[in-house]
Order: sequence, then C-alpha cells, then structure tokens
Amino acid sequence: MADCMVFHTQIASIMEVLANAAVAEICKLVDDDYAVFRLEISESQKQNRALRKKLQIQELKVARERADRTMRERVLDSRPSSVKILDQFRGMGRGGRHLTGGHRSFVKPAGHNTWRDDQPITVHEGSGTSTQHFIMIESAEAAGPGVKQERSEGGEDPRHSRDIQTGSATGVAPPVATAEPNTTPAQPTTQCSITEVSGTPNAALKSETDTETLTGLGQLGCPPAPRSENLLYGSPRMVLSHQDSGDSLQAGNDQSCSYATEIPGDMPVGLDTQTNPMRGEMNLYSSSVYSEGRLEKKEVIVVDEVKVEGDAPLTWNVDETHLREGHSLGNTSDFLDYNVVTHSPLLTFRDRDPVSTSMAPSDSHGRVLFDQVLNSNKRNRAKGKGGGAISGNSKEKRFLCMFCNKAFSCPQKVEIHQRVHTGEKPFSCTQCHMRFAQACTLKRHQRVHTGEKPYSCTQCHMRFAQAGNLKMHLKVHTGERSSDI
DNA sequence: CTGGGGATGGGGCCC
DNA sequence: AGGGCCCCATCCCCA
Repeated sequence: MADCMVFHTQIASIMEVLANAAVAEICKLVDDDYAVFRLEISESQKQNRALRKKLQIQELKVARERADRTMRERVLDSRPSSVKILDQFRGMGRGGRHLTGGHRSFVKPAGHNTWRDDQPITVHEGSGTSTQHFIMIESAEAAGPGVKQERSEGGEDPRHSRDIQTGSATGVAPPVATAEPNTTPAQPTTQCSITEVSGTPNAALKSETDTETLTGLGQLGCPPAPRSENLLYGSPRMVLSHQDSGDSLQAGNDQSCSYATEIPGDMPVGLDTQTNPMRGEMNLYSSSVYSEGRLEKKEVIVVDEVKVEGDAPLTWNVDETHLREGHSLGNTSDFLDYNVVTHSPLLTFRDRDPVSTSMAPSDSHGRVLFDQVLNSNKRNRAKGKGGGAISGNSKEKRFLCMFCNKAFSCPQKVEIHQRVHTGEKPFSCTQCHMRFAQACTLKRHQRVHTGEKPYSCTQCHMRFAQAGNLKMHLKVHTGERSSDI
C-alpha cells in the first residue's frame, strides 16, 4: 500500500515536471512568436511611416506646382479665382455620362434661391438622401416676398468661400441657428429656428478632414474618408462608387461612402419602390421620422424666412404662428422638438486651396459632378417657365423643394424633384442595373433593351425610340439640325 | 473637328 | 392626386 502511495506521488511529481516543462515550452514558443510578430508589426509600421512621408512629400510637391501655376494664371488672368475654378470644372464636362448619370454629388442649388455663387457648394450624399422634406408655403402671397434670402457679406476670400459649417452627427457640434445681427433684422420673438442638423453621414467635409469627424460614416458601412481632397474632387479611390456589384461604372472598389449620390447598398432590381431597402437604410441613419411613421407631420415646414448666411448653416426661421395653426404639422411641439434630422443640404466644402492638388483636370469624376451642377444651375436659370422658385402660376405651387426652393403644385412632385438633389433613384432596370429617378425614365430606357423604336421618320427609313430624337432627326431633313449643334 | 444618332435628366401637362 | 407622356436640354459616342 505504502509502495503504491510512493509510486503515485512519484508519478504525480513526474507529471508535474512534465507539465511544467510543457508550459515552459509553450511559453517560449509564444514568446518567440510574439517577438516575431512584434518585429513584423514594427517593420510594417516603419514602412507605413515611410510611405506616409513619401505621400506627404508628393502632395507638397504637387501643391507647390499648382500654387505656382495659379500664380502664373492669376497674373495672366485678373478674374476672380472662384470664377476660374468654375470655368475649370465647366470645361471638364465631357465624360460624365460614363457614370451612368445621376452621380450628382455636388449639387449647388439653383441660382434663383438661397445660395449665392460664392456660397458653399452643397454635397448630397446619396446614402442618406431619401428624405422627402419639402417646404410648404402657406400662400402664394407668403411665398413671394416671404421667402427671403439674406446673405452675409463676409468670407469673400474665395479660398474660404466654400467653408462649411455643417455639423456632423459625430463629434462636430451641431450648428446652432443664430441670427446674425448685422445681416438679419430683429426677429419677432415668436420665431423659432430650426437648425438643420446633419444626422446622417453627411458630415462636414473639410480639407483637414480627420477620420474622427467622419467616423459616423462607419455606421453606414462607410469607412472614414482619408482625405478631403478626395472627397472634393473625386479621387478614383473615393468618389463615385457605383454600388452595383460588378458594375463597371464603379470608380473604385471601395463601396464606401463615396459622397456620391447613388444610394448605398444593393438595390433591388425592379420597380418596387415601396419595398426598396434603400428606404430602410434611410430609416436607419437618415431620418428617424420614417421609422417612427411620423413623416407627415414632420415633413411640411411652413417657412416665412429662409436664411442662409455666409458660413452659417441653413437656418429655417419658422413662424411659430404657422405651426400653431396646424398646417399638417400635427403636434406642434413634436415638430419643434425635432431638429430637421435629415441629410443636410448644406454639405459644403472647406476648400482652403481652390487650386488644390486634387483638382486635377484628369479627374473625370469631379468634372462630372461640377459640370452637372453647373448644367443644372444653368438649366434652372434658363428655364423661365415655372422654373422660378415661387412663380405665380395659375396652379398654386405651394410646395417648395427643401434644397432649391423650387415650387411645385403637389408634394409628390416635390418628392420626385428632390431626387435631383438627393440622387435617389428608386427605379432599377432589370436588364442593366441602371437606375432612374422616375418610372417613366426607366420605361423609356427599357426601349434600349427591347429595341422598340416606335417613332419613324416620314422622310427616310430611320426609326427612333424617342420622339424627341425623331424630332431632332427631322431637322436634318429641314436643314435646321446643323445649326443646333 | 463636325454632324448625327443614342440616351438620360428634368419639368410641365394631360388624363 | 398620381401616373404617364411629351418636350427640351444636354451629353456621349461614333463615323
């Protein structure tokens, strides 16, 4: 028995020794691996640092070159630099259609309304733009003189003219609507201000964009933007990522928050706008209004004044009396409580250097965006008929676009119109994944696939899918065509 | 470079 | 009220 006990204790001691040895071995292995791992990490960090330095040097170089070039240009051309910038982008129009339209990231409101030319250019990120806020003006009379555009005269430096103050939902304090005393007459005490707060990924885009500022994007599956220049002018990496998987139009592999207008996420193929998950996504991060089913009462804003001040965020001065009167707002306090949580139409650039490195002429994305913005503005200006924000049409147009103040006769029209700004394209082609803002546009598009050409020329054998093209073609026969182009 | 066709965007009007 | 159609402007591509 005693032998047995001794034997057991010996075995136990041997086991213990073995176990200790094994543990020691394991620890040694782990330590070795850890050391190797750390070595690798430090190597990687070194490489990272070196690359960063290289990058900085390159950026400095390019910036210097551009600065030199700018100085030369300024000597040659005494125009304001902001004009030159726009000209530069206007000249870059070609190529935009490669992007299958609709990639309107930079939407500057129509000229007739609140933003002046040197005001910040607005960026609308499609990922958060399904909001269908619009402004209902109480009456035609109120619409006319009631909507004022007051502007501050500050910040004339074009280098700073695109400063943004849009607060991001993350980190940056929300802009506080403050009436600038020097530019704004004393407001009635009954007025309340509704501050446009970007509750969406539409974080302020600054040149010195720090990742922290944009970390809110992460919630949307959007990695923080590395550098704002990319955001501004579209590096291949960041801008205009078409969200269709496998879509050749995608500018980069990064399905990130590209500050493009395309709605993120895989869109369903088909026409079902109701079940479009896009809306769901919007609900998640764009507007709690949707998810709460309180759309109606929060979408209509009776506006007495719309003020846009130099660097200040858009401020809606809402006459409280209107709110009290109901006007589809439901519970007034409910309305007042909410800070118009939507994608901000005021996503603007902080462009410290308008001739920055990213404004490379080779950047077709930036071209597209600015070109389309310019075209849009041009078109808005050119279209006199009903194009005015609040035109005294026979049909009362009481519903204003939240973005450009354009007036429409019914909310649905506003909703459709606002897709211009938001980039929302609910209608997808089942054959090619192209998306359209309007159903009829999709329908028309599908003739491309069906080959249907219902319009035939009476003068020749030509057939056309669109009446407008036939009409254009007919000018060839009448001899008008050549002068048009 | 130019002309012409294909195609999209956007707004107005009509049913 | 809402959908569809029409129209215009514009861009892109190609010969």
